[in-house]
Amino acid sequence: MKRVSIKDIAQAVGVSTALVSYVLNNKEKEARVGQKIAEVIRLKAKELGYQPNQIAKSLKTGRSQTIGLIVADISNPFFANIARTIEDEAKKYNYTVIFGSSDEAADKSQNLINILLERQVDGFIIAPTEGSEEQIRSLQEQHIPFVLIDRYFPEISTNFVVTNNYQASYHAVKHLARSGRRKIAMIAYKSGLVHMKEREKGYLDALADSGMESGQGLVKEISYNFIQQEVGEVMGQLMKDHPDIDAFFFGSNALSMGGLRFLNRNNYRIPDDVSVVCFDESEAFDLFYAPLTFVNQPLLEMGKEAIRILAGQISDRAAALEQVFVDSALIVRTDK
Amino acid sequence: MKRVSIKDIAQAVGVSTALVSYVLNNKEKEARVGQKIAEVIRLKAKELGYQPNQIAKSLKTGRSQTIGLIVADISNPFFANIARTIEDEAKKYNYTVIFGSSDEAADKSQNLINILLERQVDGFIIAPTEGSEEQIRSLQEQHIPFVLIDRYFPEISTNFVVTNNYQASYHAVKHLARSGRRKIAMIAYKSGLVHMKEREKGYLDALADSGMESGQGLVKEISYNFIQQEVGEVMGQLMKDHPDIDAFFFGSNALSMGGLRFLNRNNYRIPDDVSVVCFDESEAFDLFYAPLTFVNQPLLEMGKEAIRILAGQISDRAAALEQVFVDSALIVRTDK
DNA sequence: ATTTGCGATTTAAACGATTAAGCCTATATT
DNA sequence: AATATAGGCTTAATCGTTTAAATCGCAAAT
Repeated sequence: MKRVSIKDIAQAVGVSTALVSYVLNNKEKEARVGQKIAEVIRLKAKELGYQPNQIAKSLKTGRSQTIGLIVADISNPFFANIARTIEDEAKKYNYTVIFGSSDEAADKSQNLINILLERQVDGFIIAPTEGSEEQIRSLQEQHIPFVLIDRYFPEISTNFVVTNNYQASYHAVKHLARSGRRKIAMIAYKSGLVHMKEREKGYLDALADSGMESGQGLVKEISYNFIQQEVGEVMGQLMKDHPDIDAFFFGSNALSMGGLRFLNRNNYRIPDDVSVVCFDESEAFDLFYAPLTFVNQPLLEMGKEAIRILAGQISDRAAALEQVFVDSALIVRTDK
Repeated sequence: MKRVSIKDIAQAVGVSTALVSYVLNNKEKEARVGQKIAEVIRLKAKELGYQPNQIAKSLKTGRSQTIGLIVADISNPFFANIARTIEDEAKKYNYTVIFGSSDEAADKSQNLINILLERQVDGFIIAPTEGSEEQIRSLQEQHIPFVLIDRYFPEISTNFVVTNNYQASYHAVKHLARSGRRKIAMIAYKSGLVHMKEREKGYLDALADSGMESGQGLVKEISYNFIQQEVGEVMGQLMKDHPDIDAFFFGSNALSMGGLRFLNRNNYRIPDDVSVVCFDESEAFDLFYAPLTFVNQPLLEMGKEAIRILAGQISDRAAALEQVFVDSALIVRTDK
């Protein structure tokens, strides 16, 4: 029950494998293949149910038509949605995607990169973890095409597609200020990565520009691995130290979930006791008793851009770097 | 800047590629390779930063160490979570996973299968769509290892890992009955697939066993592609026709989300106006004002089993079929 | 009549590995 | 001394493709 190869077709038709290859790759013109024999070959291929062996093809051509997608966690809705857009876009360019979750750990990320390199992926789309700078540099040195997504390293010039974290945060917090909040806390997660730093900076600057006291003591950072536990403790402490906090800005979807859960459990009413703005969307917001304002990231656009840039780099390694900042919109929800 | 191959190592050390291959694959014993030269080879490989070319390896061995995962939609939290467990489990068996979303469409599913076959995946894990029976049969005829997940076809004997849909539904609805609900409606989605049929059957039987009138008129089916629109219309109509409905049983996570949104929008209070039980979990439930009872599917176990079975089939194509029903538990939430 | 050119096809090397089989040499066995 | 055995290594075929180069008629041009 061997699969049928180009050789089988060649034998069945009585020609060389070269001819079959030319025809099946639509290179008849360039290779000057006869019209009638081309038809015969095509027919026979269909008849035998030929399916090209992409592995053999890859070995010969040096292109696997595969891209590696490395995210923090595919089960996180943000990344799952990104993955979906990337899947769809990749298909348009005839790429297939292999994914892996790094859990924000540099060693896992390195491990994934290695595995994917061994599989000869043509390029990567990576949401880089903290401490993965060297991995990224190494990809560059090896001239492996890649596009960073969601985060990037300012000190390394690479392709990337990220949201305008600073502005988005700034506007989000400004919105809270404008609606009369005077003591706004932020829950971020502990990370040296710019995306989080920028969100914090946007928050701080918005406070300053709104004539509020510095938010330094009001930004709390949570460890990625213990979000659900820590967020409660941290917010509890915050509220104890600053009973006059009247708003929270959550820096990611997971933080929002944890934070809102805490507020529910402790019977803080939104927006009467505290207002809330979340960075990133969640379908859970729809079920919340209060309308929630959030920063909406254009996932589809991010996926599209990432693939477009990556495809460009793959087909032309000398292509210019592209650094795309997409605009996230603040979706203001006040009434039902 | 070519990548280094086994040939480069062989040349650098001054031996044949065969020797290098034996050493790097830890076949020194069987191949009686000398101790010292083995060390030299290993060192040189490290020094040159050798990374095996899995593509070449695959071509020769006929094993790609890759599995194809086909789900309805990777952005759906249920499948995203499944994907994560499968990723982790697959890694333990040294497999890498390529995924694709079928959108419950048989043609897309077929297309994905073809693409993955061309890529020589060693096996599949598939959440089959309605109407994909022939595709599944065809895989069988080609002796391609696969495991169905979440759904299966009773008339085709295949490996599968599914939850005990009937029982889970039955218990869920029984629970509603026991807590005093007398008119329970179910929102399902339109599908000939057994998983949904079984959920409906469990619902109907639970009603009958609880001495309620037949639920026939109270099961409504929604098209997969228009869940969010239709669910509102359908539930609105239901409530109009049967103002005495006092509970809803939602057949999937997407249906639950849509349904709860509808109830919120129309100011039905839970559980005072109507009670609700959802099939499948959602992190959104945590933010809902009322505690929600739901059917919890053991995703980790499902992923583990699927990979275990698949790996078994790959290494021994004559392995016996395995049909696993995992137990979903009803998580009853009454108080905060 | 010879060359040129062109269309149609084949040849064969290559991609990077794996692996059965063969070839030495040196030591052990009889 | 002759033979067997084992250890250490190489040879070469192979996996299924792609593709540059070679080949081969045959008609047109000189």
